[in-house]
Amino acid sequence: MPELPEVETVRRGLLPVLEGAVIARAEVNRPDLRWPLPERMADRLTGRRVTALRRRSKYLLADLDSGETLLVHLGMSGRMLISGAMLGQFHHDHPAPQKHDHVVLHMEGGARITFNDARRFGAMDLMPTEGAALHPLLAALGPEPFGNDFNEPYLAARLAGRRTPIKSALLDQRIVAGLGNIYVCETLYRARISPLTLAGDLGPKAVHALVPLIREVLAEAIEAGGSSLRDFRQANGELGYFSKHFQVYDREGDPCETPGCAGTVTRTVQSGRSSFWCPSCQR
DNA sequence: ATGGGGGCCTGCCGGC
DNA sequence: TGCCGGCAGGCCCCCA
Repeated sequence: MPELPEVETVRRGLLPVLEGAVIARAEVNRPDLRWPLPERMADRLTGRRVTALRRRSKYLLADLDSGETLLVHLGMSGRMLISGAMLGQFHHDHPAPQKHDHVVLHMEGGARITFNDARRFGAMDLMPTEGAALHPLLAALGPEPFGNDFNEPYLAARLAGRRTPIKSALLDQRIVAGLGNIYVCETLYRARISPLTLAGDLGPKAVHALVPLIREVLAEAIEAGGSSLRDFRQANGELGYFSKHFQVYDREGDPCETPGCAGTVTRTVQSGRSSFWCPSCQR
């Protein structure tokens, strides 16, 4: 599910329940996700107040009053389900426990946050808040797409000379952090760039177009997530709200939406991942 | 250094 | 109905 917009939506959904609140009890139902969970995780969470809930790329970072930070990655299928809390005018009752409820945070006041992850590609870790950015999973990440460090000269420099397709380059979290398969496909469609084009072969105009379009696509997806949060149809941040806006992703065989283009959305496998694109208007 | 492919897991969907 | 192959939004690791 989760690329940057989904993780940001989850963060915003969790904020009212988590930030400033105390973890009364942490329930850890298995020793590992993708990797072993940190030593004594339940003990290190119990009684701790969450002082801030941040996001870096696709990672959630919950700062605790113990001086540690809880890192959470949702992998492919991870979800954060909120229950036992008032969200707007709706109260979400506790559901029956589900298969793959791996970690449950029982908050003071009765709210619960349940981390459910069927495929278990997700991860959690605890580390000192000071220097959290040096965590092995975070240290090599490129700039945030909305940050000042992500700009046209930077991107041009990172793409120059690269013999990898632009599709792969934009999925490379060291170049820009937070994009996944969906939003790379959507961005390249809007930029009218073929996913097969080698990154180093892009002209200055193409590179020029990419920075604002990446931001535009991500901002629209966050806004769509935010609007469904306001409606409380998607308090858990599940995908679905933006999917109706996809112009190419998962739309193989559909007519291209570009006005005047008679092309058909095509699926091409690149390094094992599906690229959806219009061969007529993406060059 | 760089680029490509395998593998980790489970669930779902379509075809037979 | 059941079985099987293919597919899934991520990312680390190994190999050439």
